[in-house]
Parts: sequence; structure tokens; C-alpha cells
Amino acid sequence: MLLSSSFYARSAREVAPELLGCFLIRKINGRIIKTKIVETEAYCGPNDLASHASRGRTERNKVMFGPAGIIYVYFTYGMHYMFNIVTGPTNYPDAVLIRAVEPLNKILKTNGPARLTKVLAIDKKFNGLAIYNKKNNLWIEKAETKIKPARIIKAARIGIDYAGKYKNKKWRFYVKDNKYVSAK
DNA sequence: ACGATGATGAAC
DNA sequence: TTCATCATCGTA
Repeated sequence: MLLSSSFYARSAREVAPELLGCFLIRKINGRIIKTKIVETEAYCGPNDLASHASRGRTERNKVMFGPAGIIYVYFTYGMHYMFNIVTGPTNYPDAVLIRAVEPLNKILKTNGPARLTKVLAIDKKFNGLAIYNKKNNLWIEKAETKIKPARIIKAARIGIDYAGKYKNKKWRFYVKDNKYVSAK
């Protein structure tokens, strides 16, 4: 079942762990690539120093300030696309970064946020599009069985040592022992 | 373990 | 104009 826009209209810290076990599905030339989300990170509002939104609205991050359920894709290090989903109320910049997925119907190397965007062909064209319908050939379906709370690990986020008091917040969520979770 | 990659935004 | 970044790969 497709997750509706209201699913995303909550804080990133609520949405991020609930996305674990859900299916991220991409359709390319009529072919379906089905994956399971196994690692996410929450970027929470205008005060989170790890978030792009902490320095206000810019050309790059403006979709974070829009409605929930919209895709935020940005290009970084001159090489990689990162795939996020906007959460929370309109005008409040909250988002969940999808860091890793497990491929279900193909053999693919998808661990890590830049690897998964490459394999699923997610690029700037998706920035600003909706994740809550199938029109864009990229959507998320509800988990068949919820991941048990004991198997959801909470940890500090990756690659944000600059974030001061926010760097130790346990806003990264991943499935215990899953081999597709990114390293570190 | 380190350098290359080279868009975007902030500091200078 | 220069510097750092929500990363990864090739080379050592």
C-alpha cells in the first residue's frame, strides 16, 4: 500500500524510524526495481546545525520548506546525489535522508546514500516531485511487517562533525545486522 | 590512509 | 576568490 502524504506530515524524527522496512520502488523503462529501506537519518527543523536548512532558505534547499511528501535531491562533493523526503508542516524545514536500501529483486550494490541514488537513477529531476503517488516512477509502499523496535538501532548521524551540539543526537536509524547499512 | 572529484553556498 | 561540505572510488 502506498504511503500517503499525511504519513510524511509529522516530524522527521517520527517518520525516519517508521520508514525502515518500507519499500522504495523505482520503475525504469517499465521494469520495477524493488528495495527495502534499511537506514535513514532525520534532519530536524531550522535549528539543526547538521541540516542545510540551519542557514536559512537557499536555491538548493527551498523544497525542504515546502509541503511533506516531496522529494529533496541535492548534488554534493561535485559527484553524488542525495535523496531526502520532506516531512513536517509546510514552511518548517524537516526532512528524512534515505541512507541505505536492500535490493529485493536484483543483485545490486546499494549500501550508502550516493550508491542508492546511482543504482536507482535518482537525480535532480526528482527534486520537488511527490513521493506519495506513482506518477514519477518512484514511490514508497508500507512495510509488510513492522521492524521490531529491538532491531532498530539509533545512532549519531554520519558526516556531520561540524554540527556542534547536534552532532551527537541519535537521529540515525538502521536495521540491526543488515548488510546493506552504510559503513562506519 | 589519502587524493580526486567539481556543485552549491558561505565566508572572506 | 577561496573554502568546506549529509561521499565514494582508486591508488598506496
